[in-house]
Amino acid sequence: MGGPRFEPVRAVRAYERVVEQVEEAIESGALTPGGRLPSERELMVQFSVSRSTVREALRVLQARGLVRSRPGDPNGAEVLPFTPAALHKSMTTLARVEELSLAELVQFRMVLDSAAILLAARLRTEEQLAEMDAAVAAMREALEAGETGAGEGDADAFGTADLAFHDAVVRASGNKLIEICTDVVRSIVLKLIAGRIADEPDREALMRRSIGNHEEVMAAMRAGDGPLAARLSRKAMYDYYAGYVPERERGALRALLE
Amino acid sequence: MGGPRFEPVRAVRAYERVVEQVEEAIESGALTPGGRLPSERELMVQFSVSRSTVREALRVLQARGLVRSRPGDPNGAEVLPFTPAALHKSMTTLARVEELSLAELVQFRMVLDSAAILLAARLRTEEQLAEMDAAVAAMREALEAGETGAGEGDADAFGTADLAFHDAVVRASGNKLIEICTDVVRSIVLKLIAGRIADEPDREALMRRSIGNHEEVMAAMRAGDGPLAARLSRKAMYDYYAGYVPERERGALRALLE
DNA sequence: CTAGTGCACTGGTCGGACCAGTAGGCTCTG
DNA sequence: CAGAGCCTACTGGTCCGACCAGTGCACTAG
Repeated sequence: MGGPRFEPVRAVRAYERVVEQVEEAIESGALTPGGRLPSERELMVQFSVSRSTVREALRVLQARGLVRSRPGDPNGAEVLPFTPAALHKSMTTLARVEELSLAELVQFRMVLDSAAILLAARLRTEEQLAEMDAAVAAMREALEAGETGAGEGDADAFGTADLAFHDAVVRASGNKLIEICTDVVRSIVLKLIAGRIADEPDREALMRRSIGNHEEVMAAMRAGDGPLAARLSRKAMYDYYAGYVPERERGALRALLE
Repeated sequence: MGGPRFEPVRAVRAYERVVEQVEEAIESGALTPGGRLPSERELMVQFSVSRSTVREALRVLQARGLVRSRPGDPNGAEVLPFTPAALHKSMTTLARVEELSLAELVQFRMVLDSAAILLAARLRTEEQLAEMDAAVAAMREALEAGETGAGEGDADAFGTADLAFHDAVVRASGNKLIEICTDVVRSIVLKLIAGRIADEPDREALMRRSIGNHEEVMAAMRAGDGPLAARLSRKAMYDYYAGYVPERERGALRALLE
């Protein structure tokens, strides 16, 4: 074990060092969202590299969602506020390449959502509670609008209201990581079942049941019974999505219901 | 609402279309991990764009973790098997830019880890159970090695064994998404407290307690009591990490213990 | 004072050039 | 004939210079 421990000298490319420096500036706060980078021609002077190198670095930064550049902009590239877009992207390719099953995604949502509800039951303010109530009410309205014959559009409104509910919950939980992850996974799940959701034979029954489940959750949350609310929310999500999951894999979902 | 609905024609850059095509080829399976892309000079012919454009596209693909290129390689860029590296990267910047608190990260781990244990209690094979036992045994060994005076290195061994335990659990849970996310968040947490972990006044007590907690979890898991095992695992993680979380934020962690 | 017009700049793309590396065929040697 | 070494034809990484279509701003003409 004696002697100096040499590190393998990986050839570090020029553009990587540019990326590192800019990244560091952003993460350290020296560059804040809305701020501008110097122009490419200015950057190539500052880093004393060619414009190609600068551009490759900018492409990487852009792929990571840190900056955006627009042609003709007299200012340089814009530093973006963080968006989960990059996270979303990599999770989506994960879902497609690594054969993430729908069951796994729904399971993940059951876990995160119920955790959010458990936390929200503790930490929610009255205002946030009212927000959730309003969302459930909007779901009910969407259902009734569909029943009276409008037919189309109600599903959209229902989905929007449902989203508003879960969004309010997850914000009340106070955990941004849960917020972002549920958001990402949710949209992936929706995209996966997008085709089949329209074919649902009795969508109204599904909606009615979902509303009932949400109301139960709200009651438990109002009573401050977090664990109950969390359990109910898992059941709610199971009821809503289990139909899209192959029977063979539903067992793994039911394991979360006990 | 009449008339054709025109979409805004966003100027799509040449390199983006190259990225799209290659991405599509990978996700559709036309290009499989280990496979090679044509050389940059060949690509510029096939796409009829300049090499700069090809290279910018390759940089984006590389940033997304889909390909890797090595100078001098007579074959073109290599198509990589999916790794959560890109996910890891974006979550790390999320943690740094979005000011994710340590409390939020630990909370997230408590949620995911306990869910994994809940699932593993149901789905684990005997082999996986043995793997977990072995990991706990290794933790005990590391502790004893430290006690007998070696002093250094035991912490490393302990951490490795702990990692092996959680890895076995998470694999037994059968949910790759949970596996990847716990892995990512775990490493971020460790990096955040890396400096302080060495200053721990009574690390041995912490390790002893952690082992006890793990043994309790194992007992519950062996008995098939998933909910109990999950609850115990949350407590274990709380015990281990709460010390690094400011008191003010520990309440949010304790909300998961009930 | 306003409306219109240039102009100076931006990013996007192209083509060509050079370099340091690699891999595999080649030759030369034993 | 087998093996060790060189050689060449590639590779990706970097640089340079050029052109284009846009954008914003200052300036000018009305």
